[in-house]
Amino acid sequence: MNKDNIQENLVNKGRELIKEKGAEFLTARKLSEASGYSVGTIYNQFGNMDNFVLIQNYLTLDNLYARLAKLRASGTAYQRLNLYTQEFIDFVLENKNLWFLVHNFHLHNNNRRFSKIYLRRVVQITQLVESAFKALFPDIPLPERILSLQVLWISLFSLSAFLTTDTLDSFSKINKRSLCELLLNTYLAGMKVLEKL
Amino acid sequence: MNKDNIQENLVNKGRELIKEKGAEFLTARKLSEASGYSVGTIYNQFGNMDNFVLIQNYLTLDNLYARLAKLRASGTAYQRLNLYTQEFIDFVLENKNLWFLVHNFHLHNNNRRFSKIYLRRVVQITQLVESAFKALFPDIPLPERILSLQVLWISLFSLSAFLTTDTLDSFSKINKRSLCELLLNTYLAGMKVLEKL
DNA sequence: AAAAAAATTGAACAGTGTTCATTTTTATTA
DNA sequence: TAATAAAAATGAACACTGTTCAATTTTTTT
Repeated sequence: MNKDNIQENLVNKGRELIKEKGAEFLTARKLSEASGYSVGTIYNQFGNMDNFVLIQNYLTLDNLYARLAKLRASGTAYQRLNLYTQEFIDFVLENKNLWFLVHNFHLHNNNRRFSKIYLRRVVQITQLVESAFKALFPDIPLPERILSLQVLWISLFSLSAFLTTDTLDSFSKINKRSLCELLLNTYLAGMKVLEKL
Repeated sequence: MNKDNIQENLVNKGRELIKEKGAEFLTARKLSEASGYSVGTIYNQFGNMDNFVLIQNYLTLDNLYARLAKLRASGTAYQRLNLYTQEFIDFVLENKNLWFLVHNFHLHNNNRRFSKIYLRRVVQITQLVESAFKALFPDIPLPERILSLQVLWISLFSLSAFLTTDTLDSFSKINKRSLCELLLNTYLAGMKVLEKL
């Protein structure tokens, strides 16, 4: 066990714990027991648990980007947007616990460093979608197109928080995939109309 | 100080604390100090802190419904949907800390009682919107109309979580009100198109 | 006024994040 | 290689969290 790999070992072990037991299970002591490193070592490596979660979250965003980027050259712009959405849903459903943590981290976090570290990853993903948007809505000027894109992306992103829990199950019988796809396609149809005006 | 009002006093005092200091500040001991009742009394009254938060949250949903219900008879169906949305945003921005708690409660909550208690309030609000939807999209059959309505309402609801924090500020310069209104109107435009197909 | 019932209390328990003097390990020097 | 210096790892201890429940206080009934 190479000593330089402490960070890596802790991150990997922590990721396992989150995936298997849920985000609530990730505490300094449980991570300590599971990894074999002392609580103090965790703090030497990460400063505090918020930073540890931060690392987990941008790893998650990196993984999501990698999945979406594979679809970069698939189909028409319209098909691609649907593929992106489906892949996004699949990713979230396959990684419920990790994605839950992405959404619910800001609870413990006081400072604002949060956004800065996430930003690059979120922007990367946005750029994938923008490329499809450009092809699909050539007549919408860039500033407005960016705006519409951000609204759609933020909507799907915030909606995805509810894909990780069964909170909505008693409210609507709608399938989670259909929910996102209906939002996407209705929104795109609306954009097509508003483009013509 | 009437003894029968312990619950009420605690709920009111707790609500003040949440509004002023934020949801994170609401702990059994802080509520105890602020209210003058002992920690044990809080537990006698509410069983646990989750139930206390539960009460706070359905009060918040009741308040929201009351605000929206006032607009029941205003303008055209289309105007009314925009009014509802604006009022919703106003309410959320005026009650950021309370609304934050509505969204982030499920963290501590293991059982599912949550959904049941909230459900009636959320359905009430949905019915307001459905009434406007019925007038606006007479040609969409009821089952599909309900579906579209739920998708829109869930989207705005989940989006509203980000109105209570500045998480999005570094991602998009878009005004929070514009964000919601653009989502609403693009979505409605899309529905109008899809209605004709 | 005495006895019974009910309500209130807060110290104590197990858990959380976090710190930091002490110990152990590693690297450097003689 | 042995002694010394530097670095890294440790876990008991602190302040906080939700929660419990025997002991106390208050209220009601007799």
